[in-house]
Amino acid sequence: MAGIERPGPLYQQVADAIRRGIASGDYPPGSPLPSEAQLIERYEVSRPTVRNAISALRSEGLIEVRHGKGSFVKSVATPLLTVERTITRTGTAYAVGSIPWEQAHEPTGYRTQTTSETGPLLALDEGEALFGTDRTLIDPRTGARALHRTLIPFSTADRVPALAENPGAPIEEVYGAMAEAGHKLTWSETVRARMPQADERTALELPDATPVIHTLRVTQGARSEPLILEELRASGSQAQLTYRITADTARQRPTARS
Amino acid sequence: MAGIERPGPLYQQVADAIRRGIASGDYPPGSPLPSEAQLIERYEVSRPTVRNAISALRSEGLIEVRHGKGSFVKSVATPLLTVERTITRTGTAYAVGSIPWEQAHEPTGYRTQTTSETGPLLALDEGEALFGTDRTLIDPRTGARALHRTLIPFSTADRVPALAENPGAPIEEVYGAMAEAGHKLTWSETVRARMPQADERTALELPDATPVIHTLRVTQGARSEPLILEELRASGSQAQLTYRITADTARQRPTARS
DNA sequence: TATCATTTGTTCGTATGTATC
DNA sequence: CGATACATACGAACAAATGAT
Repeated sequence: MAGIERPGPLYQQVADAIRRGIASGDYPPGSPLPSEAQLIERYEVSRPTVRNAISALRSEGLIEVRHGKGSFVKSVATPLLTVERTITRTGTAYAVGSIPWEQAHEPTGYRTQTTSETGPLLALDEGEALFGTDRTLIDPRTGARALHRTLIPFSTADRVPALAENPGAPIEEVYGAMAEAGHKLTWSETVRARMPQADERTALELPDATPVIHTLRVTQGARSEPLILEELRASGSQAQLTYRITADTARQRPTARS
Repeated sequence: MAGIERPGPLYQQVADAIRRGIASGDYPPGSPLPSEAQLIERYEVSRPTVRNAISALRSEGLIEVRHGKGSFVKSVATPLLTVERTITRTGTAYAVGSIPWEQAHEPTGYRTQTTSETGPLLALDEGEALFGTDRTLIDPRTGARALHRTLIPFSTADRVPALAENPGAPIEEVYGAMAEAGHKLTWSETVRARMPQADERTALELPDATPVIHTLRVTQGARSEPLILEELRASGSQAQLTYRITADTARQRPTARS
């Protein structure tokens, strides 16, 4: 029926036809695709071919398949949650972003050690002792989830009594405690994207073909020495991060030549 | 041979066995997995089952499959390219990041219009005229690619003659031209992650199961009015972005201008 | 250069299990 | 319960890419 005679694998031709149907609005967001049996009839191909085509669309994040129900076009205009990665200060009181997250449950505190990844960021050897606190955050409006982790080295807590007492305090209070202990704080943050691990997929309730956006934030003292490390993981399709950038005046001699 | 009798689908049991082999170091990064024929023999399952297992590992980003050659464990310690999203200023001269990108080819200039996505970011209606410039950037050390786009509204170029003359200039020069025209610049940037479109997959030379990290940077004038828009897209597995954050003292109340 | 064995890719067929309504 | 829909699993054949002969 539909003109499927162009080159390329059969299943890609079927996938192309469905892609066009989605793009043209024949299958609007949220609507079901024809069932496998119907696609077999319509394009006169076998079941494996149809399933291969569906599998391709799935891994592109175009559709979502629900066992026993059918395949559905994903809504492109996903309501995005914007996470402000800015920090404001009033005296020694800090405020982080502007989203009032809810906590899925009480934060989990534990003791752990630096790894090959976290060690260098904290300028510590591997195997140094850390306080860890994990939180599952939920945005009340969209239901979007995020995983937040705070890692506080013992060496940092030693110099800030309030931290040693309560390393699992909300992060604003952690910043405040460090500021009151005389630290002048700056932060540096790295962002990357990757496919989720199995446990992240369940914890963040991620659908198929959705990447995780993963940030590591290092809190630094006056001499740029790392004090604590935070980790935030969220659904790349649901959440976006925002940063404010101001031009640093280059008083140190510029190393870049162009 | 390997104890495969636990519950769950057969192909997942095979995938689990291979996952364990990767985790335990039996299959170190870069090394080939057994061929499909060998996996069929070892686990005594059919070819579709083996292929299903491999497909699962593939979509998790654990392995990479090359036609005619075999399946290979992806190197976990991918050499990451760090893209500094900071800006430094010396007088009216700006420097962006610290990576000396190479250009794959001459930048492509064109005229276009605001869309439903770019319009709001530039505080313009849909359909306003823009200068566009596209670049394909290549990091000479890692070969990692990135796509950069600059969008300059006519209304901005009108007030900065240097921009109207050469809207495709390097972005540092664009900043400099705006500064010399009397604008005091700040930037705000949003980051998100998603699966690539087919054209992005080829342009960025992305392997399977690698997300795209996508940033939108708005250059703002003294009254926070948007002046130009930049877009950067890069491989989420190869590239990571870094930001520096300093605490804003909260004397101004946050402008809810959205 | 051409051929061949190996390995993955595509496509058909068929049967049964499991989730949803 | 039954009808529909997707998930899993087996078997078989040929195509296409790769590397070595």
